[in-house]
Amino acid sequence: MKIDPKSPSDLSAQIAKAIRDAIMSGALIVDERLPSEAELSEQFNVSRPTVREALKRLGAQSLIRTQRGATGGAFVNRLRFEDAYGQQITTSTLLLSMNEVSFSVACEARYALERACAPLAAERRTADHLATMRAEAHRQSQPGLTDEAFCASDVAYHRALVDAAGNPVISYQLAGAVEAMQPLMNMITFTARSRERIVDLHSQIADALEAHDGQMVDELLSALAQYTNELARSVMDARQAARQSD
Amino acid sequence: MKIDPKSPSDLSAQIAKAIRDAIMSGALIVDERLPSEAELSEQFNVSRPTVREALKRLGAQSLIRTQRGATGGAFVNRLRFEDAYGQQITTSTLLLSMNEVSFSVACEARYALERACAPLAAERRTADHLATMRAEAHRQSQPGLTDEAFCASDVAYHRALVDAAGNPVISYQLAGAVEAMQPLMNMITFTARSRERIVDLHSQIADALEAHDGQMVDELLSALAQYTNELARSVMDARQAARQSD
DNA sequence: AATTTTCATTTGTCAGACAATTAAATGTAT
DNA sequence: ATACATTTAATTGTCTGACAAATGAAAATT
Repeated sequence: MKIDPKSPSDLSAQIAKAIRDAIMSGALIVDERLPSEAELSEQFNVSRPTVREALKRLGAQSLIRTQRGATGGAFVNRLRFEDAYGQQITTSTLLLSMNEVSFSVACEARYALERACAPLAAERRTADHLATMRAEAHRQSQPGLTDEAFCASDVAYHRALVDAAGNPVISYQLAGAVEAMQPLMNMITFTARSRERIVDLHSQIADALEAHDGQMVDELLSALAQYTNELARSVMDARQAARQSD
Repeated sequence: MKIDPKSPSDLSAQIAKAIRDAIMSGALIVDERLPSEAELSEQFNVSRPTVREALKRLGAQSLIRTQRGATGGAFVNRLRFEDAYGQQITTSTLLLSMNEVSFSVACEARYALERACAPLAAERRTADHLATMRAEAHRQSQPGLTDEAFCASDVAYHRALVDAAGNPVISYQLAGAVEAMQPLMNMITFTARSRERIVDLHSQIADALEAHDGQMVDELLSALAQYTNELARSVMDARQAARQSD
């Protein structure tokens, strides 16, 4: 692990990169202890605060964890799917909000990817998945529910659907696509009628999954995608009209 | 923005979280300048190195950028898809390698998600996408190519396919799934015959895209997924046998 | 042998300093 | 007055040295 002594003004980034590369190449393995901060600062010929900044960078990516005390130090972290979910969701959410991604583009992505789960989910869904989906659908049919709670339940429903595919890699990749939609969905006002329609589709999807009918799940998801898009468009149009009449 | 003064021993993480929350809630907007490190250390009642550690954490997630000089400081960064790709790929790759995700599970995820792009890509592919895919397929047919270069070209081919769907959110989400497969693919030895078969499928997929035949693309991807899986299995079996005969 | 105490190691935090960079303010000459 | 050079102030980048807090291991005590 070496850093370029010629280019200054980014030492902690260079050190972080060197260690990150070592982890990714397998030179440092899971649970292996890094040298202490004092040793690292000697090796890289920089001060301890600089080393610490580098370690914090790696910690922010969950690549290492630190522990105080005599046998403490920085250890290569086993990156778990649960750890990665959070970062994935944060990044996806910010990407959508900062790049003015339209509702329709985000919606298209979400449902396209979700439909990819349909055949697998129809094959592998367990009673647990069905129970979660049915419970969320029932919650969504409660009259007093706020729009925000409705959206949160919608996300929980769809995550159960994705998890039903029984592939952790798919679950991870789609966590971002599903969760990042929530802020966009929150901009929609759901009328009683539109909720009824959505809950109906949710129930039908659960039925189709129970019957192991992947084709039907796919069609229902397609219908749900279309309906969601229409709903968003009508809300946007109404707002546009209201703005112009001001 | 407040931090809990009672719980010590994670001040920089708490400060990073406070600022991150402010960005995600919209309290800090893109390109807005944060207070200087000196001001932040006063506000949070911590030392400047602690503030700096917090800022480095945020920098590692591309949430802020810093600039030196009189009008410098830390600014809320507009998170771009290109910035997010790198992190996404790093995280996905490590997730697969550290959690002993089998080739078949990763492969299933990749092709399931990729097939979700088929109808969109068939509809929207441009001449550029087709040209890239054909160029990579041609490169893959060169006899002298190393296995690693073959895999790299395979990744480039599939990224072009994904990009052809014309949805940046999909491209982002799938970057991880596609790129993270590369280390796993690199474990496979591609014979001349298997390369021929793969290149043939790649060419046929390009043809189907050109003809706007989404159904055909889907079927070809399915065939490619199955073939890749068989190939990996035969390699694994051969290694297993060789190991037992030692 | 079990328990308590001491100790060494390591991370977490702080204070203060100087270097490097950068843009604005100031001064100077044409 | 304008163009150019100089100074200045603000800010991040880095270093040094120090102490606090946590923690496991070793030593001492019962």
